[in-house]
Order: sequence, then C-alpha cells, then structure tokens
Amino acid sequence: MIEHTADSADDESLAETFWAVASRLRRQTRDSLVPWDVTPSQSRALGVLARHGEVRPGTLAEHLRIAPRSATEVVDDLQARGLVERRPDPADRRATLVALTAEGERVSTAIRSARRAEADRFFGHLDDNDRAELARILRTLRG
Amino acid sequence: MIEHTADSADDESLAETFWAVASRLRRQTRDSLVPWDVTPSQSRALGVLARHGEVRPGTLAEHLRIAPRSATEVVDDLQARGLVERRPDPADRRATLVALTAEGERVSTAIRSARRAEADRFFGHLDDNDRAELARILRTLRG
DNA sequence: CAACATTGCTGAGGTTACCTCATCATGAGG
DNA sequence: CCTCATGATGAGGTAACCTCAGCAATGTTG
Repeated sequence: MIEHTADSADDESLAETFWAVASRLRRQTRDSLVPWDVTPSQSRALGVLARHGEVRPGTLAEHLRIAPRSATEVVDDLQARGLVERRPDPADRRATLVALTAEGERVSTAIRSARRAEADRFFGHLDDNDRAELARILRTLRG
Repeated sequence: MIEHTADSADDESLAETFWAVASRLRRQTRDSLVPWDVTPSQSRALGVLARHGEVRPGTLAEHLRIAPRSATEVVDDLQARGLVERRPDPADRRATLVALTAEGERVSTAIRSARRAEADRFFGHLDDNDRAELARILRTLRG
C-alpha cells in the first residue's frame, strides 16, 4: 500500500514545497514528451529555436541559461535525431548556426501544443486568479 | 560582458517561468551548502532525519519521494562524511536504521539555519502576503 | 510447518543534464 | 604581424536520480 507519507504537515519550508512541486512537474513533463523521444532539455532548446530561428550554440546557451559547452551537447543530440542542422555562419567562420529542420519544425510544433495541454492539466487545478498570481510571483522571483 | 539575455519578454509559459525560478533557487541552495561540503539532496535527507529521528532507508525514500535504492546512496554518502550511522533494526533483522551522529546533529542544525537565511534571501523579495499566497498555491499543486 | 510470496536493502549498471578545463581556429585591435 | 579575445568542441567529471537482479529475513497459508 502506498501510504504517501511524504512530509506534508511538517514544518515544511516554502523551498521544500517548491521542490516537491518541481519534481512532480518534472516527471509529468518527461512523460508527456515520451511520444517524441525527446528529453525536457531538448524540448526547451527546440522551443528557443522555434521562437528565435537559427542561432549560434552560444546564444542558445544564453537563452537556456546553461554553459556554452552544454548547448553543444544538446545540439548534438537534436542533430542525431535529425531535428536540427548545423550550418556555417557566413558572418564568422568560427561560428555555427543551428536551425530546425523541417522535421524539427514539425516536432517542435507538436510538442508545443502537447506541453500546453500538459501544463493546463498541471496548473489547471488552479483557478484563473491563482494562476495569474502564481505567474506574477514567479516572475518577481526569476530575477 | 554578461548580457543576461535569457528569454524574458517571450511568450514564456508558466512552466518555463517556474523552471527558471527553480534553476535559480537550485544554484543558490547549492552555493549556500558549500561550507559544509554537503549536497542539496544530502541536506534534504539530513532534514528528514532531524525531524523524524532514526528511520529505515525505505522510509527515508518515501519522505524524500525517491526510489529506495536512491536513498541507500544518499545514506552511503552521509555515512562516508560521518554525519549518519546505520544500525540494525531490532524489530526486523532485514532492516537498518539510519540515525544522525553527534556531528550530523550539529551540521544539520547549522544547515537548517543557513537554509532558512538563504530562503529568506530568495523569497525575501516578496512581501508577506505574496509569500503566503505562493505557499498556498504551491501546496495545492503539490498534490 | 514447509512452501511461497513479500519485504528491505544493496550491487551493478544506466541516464540526464549539467559542469570545468584545455585546445584549436578565427577574428579584431594596436 | 602579434597578441588577445571569442566560438565551438574534446575530454573528463559530478549530482541525483533510475531499473533490474539478488540475497536475507519475514509473513502467510494450505
């Protein structure tokens, strides 16, 4: 029997509650991406590419707030799946541009709506007002 | 120059904002634990032990909402640092009880107040009302 | 009470998503 | 030119998880 004992009534701090929610959301997100065989971090990168068009790995890293080296890695994976391609930056021969392939566009669009549905499911327990409040408060915290 | 370009005005979803906040909080938490050479997950385990006294690894796992095997790992690390000890469960010879050592108590108390200070710093940008709202909303989402 | 399933822990091995540091090519400024 | 900065990547590492298999002790039941 799953007792679902996990700390609940404890003097749980805001941070701990936050992490509990985070881990629930993480699992759900991961699950919702299974159909496309894409990991959460890959899907975030696809999102950036969909919004910004072709960018250099370094720029991608900035958007994702990760180290440039880590962006290279994400791009490698997406390229292996045929979702993005690298091409030389005509403006700087050191640089590379990363762009969605046709397949990448397709998948990224599909994921976008799936994620939206999934988020609705997750945050849907909240009424509109709470959702707006949460968004506002999180934006102040994001810094 | 750090431009801090990261997606801000974009049509960022609630989930994305949430993750941005999460990653900021994660980094800050990690940094605040450096003085004790303890990782975030170890510190969470110390917290559970401080609140509940000696528990079996499996119970610890439930509290932390992780797989039992993963709890074994955290306990290993804490034991290696001398912060917890394992002893046989007198009630069941299969089982082990994990308890804080004297050093573990000391460190866990120190961390507790450091984390409190750190959380105050993080969530301190919010006024009391927002903090309460956030806590309430997160609790509904935790499920 | 013997047989069998269950429970509690851990070894082995894998994954994700990061990181730093070193290297190499190119570009920009004096 | 010569030096320094910048863009990407190879090499190698880490935290925090996971599953699956195996072993010992326990509980259940015919």
